[in-house]
Amino acid sequence: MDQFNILLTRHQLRTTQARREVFSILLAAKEPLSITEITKATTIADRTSVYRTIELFLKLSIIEVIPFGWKTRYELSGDFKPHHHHLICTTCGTSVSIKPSALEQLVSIVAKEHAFIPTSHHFEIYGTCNNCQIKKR
Amino acid sequence: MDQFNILLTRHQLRTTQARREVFSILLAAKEPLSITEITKATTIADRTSVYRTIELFLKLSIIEVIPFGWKTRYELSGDFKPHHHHLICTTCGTSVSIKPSALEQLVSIVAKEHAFIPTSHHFEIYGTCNNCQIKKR
DNA sequence: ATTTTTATTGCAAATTTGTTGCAATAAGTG
DNA sequence: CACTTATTGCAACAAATTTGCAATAAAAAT
Repeated sequence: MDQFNILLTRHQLRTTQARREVFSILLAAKEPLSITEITKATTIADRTSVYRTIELFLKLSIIEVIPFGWKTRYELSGDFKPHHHHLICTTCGTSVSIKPSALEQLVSIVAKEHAFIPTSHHFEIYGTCNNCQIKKR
Repeated sequence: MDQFNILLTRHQLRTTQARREVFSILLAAKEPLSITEITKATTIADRTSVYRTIELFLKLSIIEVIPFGWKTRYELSGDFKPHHHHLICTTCGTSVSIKPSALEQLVSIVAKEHAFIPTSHHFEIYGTCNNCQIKKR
C-alpha cells in the first residue's frame, strides 16, 4: 500500500478512497476480477468511478488485463503481485496460479526471433481440475 | 467446409446461410475477429443471429475465444485451423501467428503436476512489433 | 415437386456494459 | 482553516448482449 501511495503521488495523483478500495480489493483477490465484481465489492456509489480507476491503474501498470474466460478481468501487475499464470477449470470456474520458469525463457526466444519487443504475456490453461474430475465419477 | 457440414448434421443442426457465412469469414480471417467485425463482413440482417451462431460454434468447439487485446475475439479452433498462438503489437494492433513446440510440452507437464486435464490453452505475447519500432525512431 | 415439420432467423424490446460532460465534492497544499 | 484543483457522482448517452415470439427457410416426408 505504501508503494501504491508513492506511485500515485509521484504522478501528482490523489490517494482517494475509491482508489484505495479498488487496490485493496485486487490485493485480496485470489482470482482476476471483472469490473462488475469490483464494483459490487466496493462502497463506491457509481460504476463510472470504477471504470476510471481501472483505466488509470492500467495506465500506471498497477494492474493487467487477464483473458480469464470470456469477460475482461483485471489483477495486480507483477510489481504488486508475483508474476504468474493460471490453470482455469471450465467446470467450476476456479483458478490456480502457476509460474513455470520455462515460459519466461520461451517468451524471450520467440520475441527475439521476430524482432519483437515484449512488454507482457499471458498464458492460461483451460480444462478440468482434479476436484471436478472426482465429482463426475 | 465438408467437415463443417458433417459436424452440424451429426448434431441435427441445419447448415444455414448465416452459419456458412460466419464460418467462411473466420476461415479467411488472418486475425481473431470480434462479433462486430464478423457482423459487418456478413450479409446477415441482424446481429442477433451472429451472437447465436458464435454461441453455437463455441459449444461445438468450432471456434475459440481469443484474449486479443481488450475485446473478445473469436477464431477457428485447432480442428479447423492449425493450432497456434499470437504476437500482438499494442501499437498498431496487428498480430503474428507463432507455434512454439516447447509450449505444448510445457502444458502437459504443468497439467500433470496439478492432476489437471487440459482441454485448451492460450499464449499471447504483447509488445511492439518491428515495424512500429522503426517508425518510432 | 409440393407439402409438412421444426430449427433458425428477424424483429422488438429490455438489460447490461461502457462512455462523456459538467457541476458538486473532497484530497492535498499553504 | 481556507484554497486550489483533481476526482467523484449524476445524468444522459452509446454500444454490446440477451430474450420471447412470430415469420421464415432448411430438411424430411409425401
